[in-house]
Amino acid sequence: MKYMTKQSQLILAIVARYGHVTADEVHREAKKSLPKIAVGTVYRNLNELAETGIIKKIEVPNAPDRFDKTVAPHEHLICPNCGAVEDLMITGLDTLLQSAVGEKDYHYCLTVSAR
Amino acid sequence: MKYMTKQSQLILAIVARYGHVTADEVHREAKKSLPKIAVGTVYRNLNELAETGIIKKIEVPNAPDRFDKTVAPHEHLICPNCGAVEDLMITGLDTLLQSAVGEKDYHYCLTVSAR
DNA sequence: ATGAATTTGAGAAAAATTCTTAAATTTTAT
DNA sequence: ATAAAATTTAAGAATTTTTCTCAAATTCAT
Repeated sequence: MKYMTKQSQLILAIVARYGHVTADEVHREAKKSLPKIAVGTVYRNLNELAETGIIKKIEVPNAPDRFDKTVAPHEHLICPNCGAVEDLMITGLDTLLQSAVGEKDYHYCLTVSAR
Repeated sequence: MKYMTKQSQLILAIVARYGHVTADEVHREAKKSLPKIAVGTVYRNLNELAETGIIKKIEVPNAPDRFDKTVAPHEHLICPNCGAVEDLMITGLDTLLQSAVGEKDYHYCLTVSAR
């Protein structure tokens, strides 16, 4: 990503406004401003923004990925019925995983669902 | 699942023998014994066996689901390069999540990758 | 303003999984 | 043991989510 276009700016703005959005949701919202914007453009920009660390990619098991405006480490609580997503701060999780894995360089994905 | 057929028995045996297998791996292995077995049959049986609690479904982010012979609660350490899966016992995780979520009835999915 | 580099749109393609349906298999009741 | 009823299977179509391809358009640097 060498520069921001009106597409990437819009996509970033949408994630920043709503948070916890799927690529499809971003695409539908983006089309209101740029009716010809392509799905591929949305996916590419979301992933590039996530790689840059401007937004965060949330991997949701058995559901489309979501993209979050909050990049600081945190987990997500997902309602299995309506799909609503809520931030979850779990203090001590990192230390716990650290000692369990035994390595410094690890990555994890935790999602909790409750009704 | 009202009764076990030779297909479901074979599928269960394959999961029990290897563990951490994808539906595709089970299908390829099953075809050695039953060359005409269909992918749909493999998926349906794996999911039914998992619902019954005889095997366990492992949701892996950005990768096909896996099915495990170990049904007791445990996590998985996945190598991001070769994809190898290793069991991971994290004591205290349940208590930690319990208090973070605040509900008794929750479900979580945790996968750790490290190289 | 021009040329080189980058990004986009449109749609094809890929990957994983579910769904549909007629045929085959298994169980149950005779 | 046999026929009828219930369940499961095979085969492939369909769905969903995401990536890829590439010519055309846009953007940047000069």
